[in-house]
Amino acid sequence: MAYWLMKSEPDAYSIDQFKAEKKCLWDGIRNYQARNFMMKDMKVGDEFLFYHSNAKPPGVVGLGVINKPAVPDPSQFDKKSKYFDAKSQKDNPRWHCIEAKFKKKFKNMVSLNELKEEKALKDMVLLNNSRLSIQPVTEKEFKHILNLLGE
DNA sequence: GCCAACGTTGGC
DNA sequence: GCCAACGTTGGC
Repeated sequence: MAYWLMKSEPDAYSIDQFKAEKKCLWDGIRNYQARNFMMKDMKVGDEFLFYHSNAKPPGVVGLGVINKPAVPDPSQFDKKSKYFDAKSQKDNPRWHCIEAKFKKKFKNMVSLNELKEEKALKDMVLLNNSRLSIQPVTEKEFKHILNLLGE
């Protein structure tokens, strides 16, 4: 089983919306590295840290589970969507996304600043390539963060 | 709102 | 295939 970190801006899609909906399609990803993780590497049952980016403060706010393998992202064919991609063809879709299931909202989040203070987390992708919106997390890192939270 | 870091596009 | 120009992400 693998672990992941997935970012969302709370203004666009927050942990509270995720909690209310229980499930969501992780659409709108337009970065090949992030897409490839969803298409090729994620397995149903993998867990992920739900991260609020562009938030005050940014940080890890909850947990989700991969619920279904990647399917073509419907928003790429939707002309009204801001994620519409004119270069993507129906018979050869460019963008794929997984379905996620809500698992938990933490009572207390862990802020980015708190993560930066942890020596054990210094190699986390989050702290070294801050732009990647979907990233792998090692089991050690994942458990370390849950420990910080007392979860 | 600024800007550093990085990804993508497109001319050559 | 290089690289300049441009767009986006995301912390501050």
